[in-house]
Amino acid sequence: MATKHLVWLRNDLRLEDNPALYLASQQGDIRVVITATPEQWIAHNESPAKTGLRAAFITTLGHALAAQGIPLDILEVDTFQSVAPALEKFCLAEGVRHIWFNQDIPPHELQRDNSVKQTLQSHDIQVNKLASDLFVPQDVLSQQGTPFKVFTPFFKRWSMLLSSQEHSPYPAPSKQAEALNFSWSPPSWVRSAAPSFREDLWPADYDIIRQRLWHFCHTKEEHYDNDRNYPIKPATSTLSPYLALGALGPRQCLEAIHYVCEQNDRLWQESIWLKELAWRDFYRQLMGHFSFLAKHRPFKAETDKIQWRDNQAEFEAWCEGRTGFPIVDAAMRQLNQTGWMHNRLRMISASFFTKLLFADWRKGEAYFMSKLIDGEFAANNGGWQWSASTGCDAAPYFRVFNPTRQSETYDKDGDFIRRFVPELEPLEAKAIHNPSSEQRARCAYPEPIIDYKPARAQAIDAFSALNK
DNA sequence: TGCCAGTTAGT
DNA sequence: CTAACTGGC
Repeated sequence: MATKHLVWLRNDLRLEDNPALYLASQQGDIRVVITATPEQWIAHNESPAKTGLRAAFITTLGHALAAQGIPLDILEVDTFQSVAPALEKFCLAEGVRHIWFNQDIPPHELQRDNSVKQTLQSHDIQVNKLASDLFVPQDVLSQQGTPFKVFTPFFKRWSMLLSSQEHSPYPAPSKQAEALNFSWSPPSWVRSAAPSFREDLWPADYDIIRQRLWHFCHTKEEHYDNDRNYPIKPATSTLSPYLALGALGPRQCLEAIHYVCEQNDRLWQESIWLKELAWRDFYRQLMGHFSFLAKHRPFKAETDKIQWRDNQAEFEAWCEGRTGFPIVDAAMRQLNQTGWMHNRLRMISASFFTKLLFADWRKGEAYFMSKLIDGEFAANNGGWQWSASTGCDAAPYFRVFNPTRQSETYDKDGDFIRRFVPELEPLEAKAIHNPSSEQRARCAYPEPIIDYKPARAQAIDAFSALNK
């Protein structure tokens, strides 16, 4: 007999804390489908590292589902446009009567889902769209019923709502039949992404994710407020790639925060790591309310009048980590080599790009996206617009990071620089943040590509001219 | 989730 | 001379 309930997974490649998967499994036997859209991912500038991790999780997920007796099918298509017809064909061939999936926010994803909904409903297939995030954008609104544009009031409301609701993770679906075999021979998009994906750093393994989450919450979460700013310290959760693909769910994170805060007699609402989850939601709700953000437009329209300098040679030096500013180069090399960059460094690198190179933030945003294993459109766009002072609740335009000062403050001993800019290894801490010309020559390290002081002044002038 | 120049007070 | 503090960008 055909399985009538189909669960369609997208950016929620997990068994636990998955409303669509769990609720469907309560209705009867299920099967699961994933639609692979490699051309769409390329069009969205998804990094090969993220695509590689995605592929690895498809395999992991397939085995985990098979162990529960749940079959997984992977429909290979090209773009989002081909998804509705592919699912239509599949559902009709397999006698599917109900489809279940979790809501996505960005406009293209929404379009895809609406088209699937329409197509399947025309065959009387019941469409169940669930919310798998903590909130949908319409949940967290100001007293006036309008979206928050400033983080702090958003956070107050967000955590207040969290306090008044139950947020336990949904359990994984229970075993529905004898274990199945799962095998999937990697198509070409998987093979081409594989070389850029550091599986040693980002294993596609649900047990390791759980260990990372609980180890982080038990040993580091309490010190996160102080330690997270120092890129040399292993102080951050390193869970972002898993959150981006939905291999880890937000309720699983909340559960761990609740538990350790209770153990330590701390209020979970005061967890600083919790705030990071809120930042992620903040940017996602902005994207949901202001879809023009997905069209390369700044939140503050007037900032589109700025004439960015956009020097190609400077752009390439930044991408390749040879700007002559050691902390910036270390940051960019970390990104290029590992697919990930520490958040303090993302701010330093983006501030350098937008304010000192005075390059169009959209080019930097795109480059980050093309390399980040944890790249998410909303958070990446939000972060870049924050740095460029074009976003809502962005850094004020006169806030320009001095890369050398930041380096001295957050990489005092220069150990992070030495790790990723090995040619500077011989230099003492005192010299490494801004080596002399002789030292640069001796280490075969480039001179700074820009002069900090005038570059800073020019950026501030260009922004202040907007207000006149 | 700044930086800097100018000022003052303490050595 | 340095640390601490301030206002303005």
